[in-house]
Amino acid sequence: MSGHESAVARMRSEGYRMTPQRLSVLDIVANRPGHIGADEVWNLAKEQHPYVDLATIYRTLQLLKRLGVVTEVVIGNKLHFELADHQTRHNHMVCSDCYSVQTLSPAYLAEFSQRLQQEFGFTPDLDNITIGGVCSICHPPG
Amino acid sequence: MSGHESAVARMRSEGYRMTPQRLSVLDIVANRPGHIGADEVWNLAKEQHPYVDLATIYRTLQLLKRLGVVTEVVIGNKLHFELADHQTRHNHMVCSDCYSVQTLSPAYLAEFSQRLQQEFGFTPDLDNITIGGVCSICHPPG
DNA sequence: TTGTTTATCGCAAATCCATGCAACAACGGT
DNA sequence: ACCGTTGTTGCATGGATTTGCGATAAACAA
Repeated sequence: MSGHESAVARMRSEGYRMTPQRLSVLDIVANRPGHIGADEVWNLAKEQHPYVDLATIYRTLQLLKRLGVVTEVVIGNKLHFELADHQTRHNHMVCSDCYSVQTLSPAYLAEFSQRLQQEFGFTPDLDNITIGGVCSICHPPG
Repeated sequence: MSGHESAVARMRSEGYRMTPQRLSVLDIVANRPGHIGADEVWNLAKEQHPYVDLATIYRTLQLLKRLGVVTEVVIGNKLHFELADHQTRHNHMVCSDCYSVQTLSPAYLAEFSQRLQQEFGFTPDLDNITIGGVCSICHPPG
């Protein structure tokens, strides 16, 4: 239902142990429409497992990121995460003034990514790239 | 000599006070061939001004970054800085496995940047973008 | 079900960076 | 050279994230 059963199966088959803490974090991120901060994940996780530690939340989120299950969005000085759904894959543009977030089709980065791969053998981590800058409201053309 | 006199003059004319601490940080970054970490800047700055605080180093580096005098490079979980020389402007590709750093001509990002500006009115901070990913050695094509 | 292995957890401490505030000092005016 | 304004600093503290380590509990075989 939540669309992350395959991720669980894959993790299990790769030798990772599916602990209640990990399942909880995955559920929380998967059921959140947009992105969610680590602290917020922690607060929600504690409702199910009162003793989970913040370090576990961070470690789990980093693991899920490495596995491509979630993507990371850098907002100000904090990290947010969201389910990496191939159907709705997108990047983020974050304004350094007002911290507003706009989504961006990965098509905009596709060619760039291919050139790095072909010319340098460098495989950029497209999914987790956050584009910083100034939005149109904070930086009018005038 | 060090190629940053114009930055000092500009900062002064914009109302910023050129304190010995700021001049020291600027000198250190300007005289370092590559990029340098904040802690390393601190150690070198203390040789000239034993009482400088790390917070001052961080604040100064952020100021210089905002002014476009230095650019930021994200290496692992640490920030590095280098003089923003228009002649040798470049971006960085950092391997998340071995933390090696390759430089990249900004030409690779120019078109991408223009599209974000034109289609979304979003002005990306090109200069300070670090491209994360896996280098050719850590991720062979085979 | 029980035991064994070892990945993972909780806890504490550490790291890196940011921020609030009173004392201080750079810079322009006199 | 002195003064006053106000941007900056040092210090202490706080926030976000990471890491070391002994205890715990998934996973799997018997």
